[in-house]
Order: sequence, then C-alpha cells, then structure tokens
Amino acid sequence: MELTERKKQILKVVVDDYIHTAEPVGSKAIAARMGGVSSATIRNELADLVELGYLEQPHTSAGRVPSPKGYRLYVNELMERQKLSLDETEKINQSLQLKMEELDRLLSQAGRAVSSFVNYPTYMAAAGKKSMTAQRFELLPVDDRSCIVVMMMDGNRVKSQLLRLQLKVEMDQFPILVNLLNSHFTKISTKEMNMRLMNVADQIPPQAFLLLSQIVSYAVESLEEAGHREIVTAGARELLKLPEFRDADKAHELMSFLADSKENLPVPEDDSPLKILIGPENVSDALKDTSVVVASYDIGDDMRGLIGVVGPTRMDYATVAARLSGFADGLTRLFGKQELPPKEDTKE
Amino acid sequence: MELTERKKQILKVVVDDYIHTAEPVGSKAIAARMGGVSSATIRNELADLVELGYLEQPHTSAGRVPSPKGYRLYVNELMERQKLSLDETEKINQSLQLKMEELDRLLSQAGRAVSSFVNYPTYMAAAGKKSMTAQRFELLPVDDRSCIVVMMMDGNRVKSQLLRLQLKVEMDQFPILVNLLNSHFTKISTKEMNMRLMNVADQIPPQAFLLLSQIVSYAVESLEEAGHREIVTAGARELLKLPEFRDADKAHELMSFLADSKENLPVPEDDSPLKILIGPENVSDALKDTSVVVASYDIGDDMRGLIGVVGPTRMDYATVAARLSGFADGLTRLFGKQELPPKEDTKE
DNA sequence: CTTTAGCACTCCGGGGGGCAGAGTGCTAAA
DNA sequence: TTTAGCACTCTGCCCCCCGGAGTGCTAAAG
Repeated sequence: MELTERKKQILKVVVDDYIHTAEPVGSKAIAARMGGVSSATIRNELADLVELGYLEQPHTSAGRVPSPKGYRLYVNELMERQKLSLDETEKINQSLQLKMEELDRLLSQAGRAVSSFVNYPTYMAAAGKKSMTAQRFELLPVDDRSCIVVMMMDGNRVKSQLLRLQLKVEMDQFPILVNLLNSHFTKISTKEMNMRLMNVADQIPPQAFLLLSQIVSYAVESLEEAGHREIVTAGARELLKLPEFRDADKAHELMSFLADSKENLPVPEDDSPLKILIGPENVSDALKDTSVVVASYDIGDDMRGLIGVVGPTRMDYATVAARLSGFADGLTRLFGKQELPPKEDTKE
Repeated sequence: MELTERKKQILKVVVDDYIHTAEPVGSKAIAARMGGVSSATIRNELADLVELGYLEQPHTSAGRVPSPKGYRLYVNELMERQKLSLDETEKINQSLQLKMEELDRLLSQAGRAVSSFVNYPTYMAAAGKKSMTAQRFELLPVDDRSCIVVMMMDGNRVKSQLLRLQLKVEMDQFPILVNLLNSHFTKISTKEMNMRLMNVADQIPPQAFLLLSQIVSYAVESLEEAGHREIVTAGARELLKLPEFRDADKAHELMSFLADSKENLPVPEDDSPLKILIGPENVSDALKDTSVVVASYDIGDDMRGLIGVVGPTRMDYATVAARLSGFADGLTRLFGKQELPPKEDTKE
C-alpha cells in the first residue's frame, strides 16, 4: 500500500527533525514546519503512520519517533540526496592529500579524516584479494649474514625487510637464490609456495634450502597479512557525544565490538557503491540498534576497499551518505593515480 | 617530618582499599583490616593524616580518600613492588610473539596487548632519532616508467616503494642514479639532502635531475616520517569501565586528548626505566586528575621507545608498574634479537 | 599519654509525592 | 476532510524525607 503524498511529507519532517534533536517530535512542531494544516490534522495522520508501522510512540502522550521501517522509506525515497558543497569537496580533497606510502597507514589516516568529517566512528578495510601472490623477488646483500628481501606483490604493493640469515652466505649465492625465487615462487598461492618449498628440498644443497625457506616463510607471512582484510577503526570516541550513548556501558559495548570485529562488519554489495543498513537490518547483534553506512572504492587490480560509518539509527543519512561517497570517490581517484596503468602490468 | 609506622600502615590500607573499590574508606573498615586497634584510634590517626595532607575528605562524614601526596608516598615507600607471576610472564611473552615486520605496526599491536593486560588505555611511541639518515639506496627497475626504490635507514629499518617515474628511463641509467644516491645522499640530514639536490642540479642532465629529485623527495619524506616520534594509543575504551569516567563528557575529553596528543605525553627520565606521574604532577591540563605510568625500552642503535599507561589517580600502581616493566623488558629483548649486532653496522 | 566506648551530628543517596509541560485522542463543528 | 477545543496521560524535575554510614568529640579506662 502506498502512502499519500502528505503522509510521506510528514514522515520526512519527523525523520529530519528527530535526526537532529534526538527527541520525539510532536504534532505542533510538524504543523509549524509544514504550514497549511493544523496540528490536529497532523495528529490524525500520525496515528495512521503509527498504525502502518512507520512511526513509533515511546509512550502515550509523547511525540513520534521513526521506526526502522520509517527510516528505510526515508532513505529509499524521501531523503534529499545531498550534493557536497564546494567547500566540502575542497575539504575532502585536502584531507586526502596524505603522503602515505603504505596502504595500511593511508587507510587509518583516511579513516580518521572521515570520522572527524562525519562525526561518527568509522571503519576501513582494504579488501585484499582473497589470495595475494608474489610477483617478483629481489635480494640485496648487506653482509654475509644479512640481506634485504624485496617482494613485489599483486597490485604493485612492495614489501621489504632486512633479514638476518641463519648462516653465512657467499655473495655469489644471492643471484642463484633470486633466480630460484622468481622462477618457482611467484604468481602462486601461499599454500603452493609451501608445497614447492618441500619439493625443492632435496634438489638443492641443505644450506641453500635453509636460506630459501627463511625467505619464503617471510614472503608467505607478508602475503597472508596483506591478503587478510584487516579492519581498522577510528573515531570511536565520537559515540560519546551522542545522547544515545551517554550510557557508558552501551558505549563501551559498541566500542569493543568495533575494536574487536575483524570480519563481521557490513560490506556493500558487489554491484552498488553504497549501502545503508538500518538498525535490525544488521546481522550482528551488537549493531541491532545502530545504523551503518558503508561505501566502497576501487584500488585497481580488481581490489576494492571499504569505508563504513557507524552511528545511531537516527543518523543523518543524507549528509553521511554524501560525504562518504565523496571520500570513496576521492580514494578511487587517489589510487588510480598511484597505480600503474593495468596494460603495462599485464604485459610482464 | 616522618610519619609513624602505624600512620604509614593506615595510609597503605586506605590506598590499597580505595584502589579497588573507588569509594572513600571508613575507619571501621581500616580497623577490621589492621586488627589490634579500634576504629576510634584509627579515626584519630586519620584526622592527623588529613591534617598532614596525605588524605582527603570528600565531605564531612565520608570516608577518606588518598591525596596525590598520599599516592606519592605510597608509590615511593609503601607499595609492595609486585613480582610478575610465572603465569603473567608467560602471557606477556606470548603476546609479544607478534610477527610484525614494520616497527609501527608492531607498536600498535604491542600497545593493544598492554592495554588489555592492564585494563587501562596505553600509548606507545618509538622514539626515533631526532634525525634519521639514509644508509643505502637501491633501485630495482620494473619497466621504463617505474622502479622500486629501496632505502635502508638508521637502525636497519628498510623502506621501499614502487615509484612511478615522471619520464622514461633507459635501463642503463639506473646504476648511475644509484651511485649518485649512495655517494651523495646517505648519512646526511634531510635538510642537507635537499641542499645537495640543489647543488647537483646543474651538474647532471635535466632529465636525470628530475628523476633524482623525485627519488630524493620520497626519501626525505620517509625519513622525516620515520624520525617523527609518532604516538599511537590503544584501548581508550577501557576508560569507560572506570567509575570516574562514567561521565561521557569526561571520558570524551580524555579520549580526545589521547587521540590528538602527538608530543605532550609524559616520557620517562633518561636514566630511569620507569616513571610514575600522579595527578597534578602531570604538566598537561587534561591529565591533571589522572595518573600516568610510563616505561621505556631499548630499540638498539641508541634509540628508545616508550609505553605509557593512563588511568585514574587510584590506579593500581603496583600491578601496572610490574606489568609495564615486564612488557618493556620483553620489547627490549625482542628488538635485541631483531637488530643486527651494532659492530657490523658501523664497519660499513 | 594513648586507647577505647559512646553519642550526637553531618552528609549522601534513594525512594516517594506533587507539579508543570508537552502531547495525545476524541468529539463536535465548520 | 479539516479544525478547534478540551480532557487526559505520561514524563521529567524538584523537593522532601529518611536511613545509613561515618565522623568528631568527650569522657573514662588502661
């Protein structure tokens, strides 16, 4: 059943108002804001809306509060898709001028920026490929007991570390090792890497094997870490400013959930760049009476990252959605610039 | 003026009790715990202790609460230096089995571990050298428009990144560049690096200069970032469990301070590994009614890192101090293992 | 001189009761 | 169908009261 235009208007006013005041909104206030009709009329309409499940009444003789169903309608149809003001776009771009080399740190930086921009807690994740692979290895000798391992992974990410070797190596051994690494340990899953390591075990001298396995296990570790979608959260303290989280226990519970949850935070659908989850629409119990807005951005090399915002159900969906999209676009652009053109990448 | 033995005993009981209950402690409770004397006697002593400034009374007819001065005496003399139980040592070592390559991430990991171990918020910092310098450069060509820059810095830290070059380069150019970098841009401050860059400007072909400056500016950036003592905090939510921070505003204030403060958190004296700052002893206003316990650990290459714990003045100093020292020792050991022996390092 | 018991006093915190304000539902009239 | 009017309801807040915990003081005992 469709709502009349006026009912929708009223619902919109209720949501708009409640979003900002966090207090049940009464018929008089609505009438004042709509003009043309009296509060009594509004009251009749309100009664209907409650009946239909779009609004709720904390108790008789209090104003109305939107129900999840009401928010849903609001988000789907009523909400005025906000455009970012020039000023805001400017600010977003500015805060994305982060000179960060490492992806992870860039994310936590961006997370903080988003959080302070929307005034809600955020979480970010670089959705790594399910399985990262090494593209290329290099070894840079430092002395006869240590060398720098450089590994290039999918998506042109580079990792390197000084490795203290378990035994002395002649300088001329390094090129051989590098060759072996590049020919046998690139472009395969970490699982396969371990298997191949076993396979070559009896084909090369034991010392060489020792070194090789040290390097390979470093590589495997790094790859798995990079592939593992780590979620970093920021700005959890913003919660404390909201009336619904003035209760320390509640705030603590949600904060702990955010800090601990590694996998179970909402992600957007594959086909749409923005997803809004309202209250009970969330699967995690801890989020049952909060809302989540989550956007995704492209990292190139068909990887996607995501930014999410967690807030009360009366979150300012329009603003948050607009700003979040702004950031997501900014990040997509940022990565587009950093990455090599994909053509170059495939030609090997 | 020295306190009598009994006064000290009483003070100790008051602090011990208050630390755990967060409620003013009364004469009866003290008498019960001490035995031998009646509550009336205790009351006389308490009055003296208030007079002398070691205790405070929230209001007439409430129990007593330790004053900062009281805590100070407690920490200096009364507190039983706790030994870590085997179990605890075990746990600390376990949580330090972090397989992290990057210093920064290791720190935030360790910070989280400490926080969950002492149940207070923590902050950590790797006190980088005031000015990091590059020790060695390598360039690994990827194609004619990009290469991997590898830079080794003080303390055997290695950074690398894929750099998209502003113009095409012949393969044979790279060795020349590397030479130039290693001969002119290592072991000098970033300031000097920029100056040298200017100096060579007219001695090499313009294209080469363009590349060089791109690489050098990446290096400068990385060095400055690595040298900058970044402070990372963890476990701020622990605050919410404490009765003194059930007030959302207070908690929010302190959390914001922790999140924002980059430089003004307490550091231990150079000569001692552990420092305890009680309430007003803190210089930052935001910490005036909290206490801080901070420990330092060695990273080798005469760099030091620090771990701090922030809590209410009635923090459990004995336990926190013991556990924090345990972590600091663990970290010192951890880095000792990772670093190369310093001898090797200086021989170049 | 110190310790103890006794006692009056103070103050906090929690549990009613009352009251104003905001908002509703209903009815009757436009 | 809309509106005005009115009685009704419920919350939040203030105030008051009261019990409990703890103190300070005094006077007696060791």
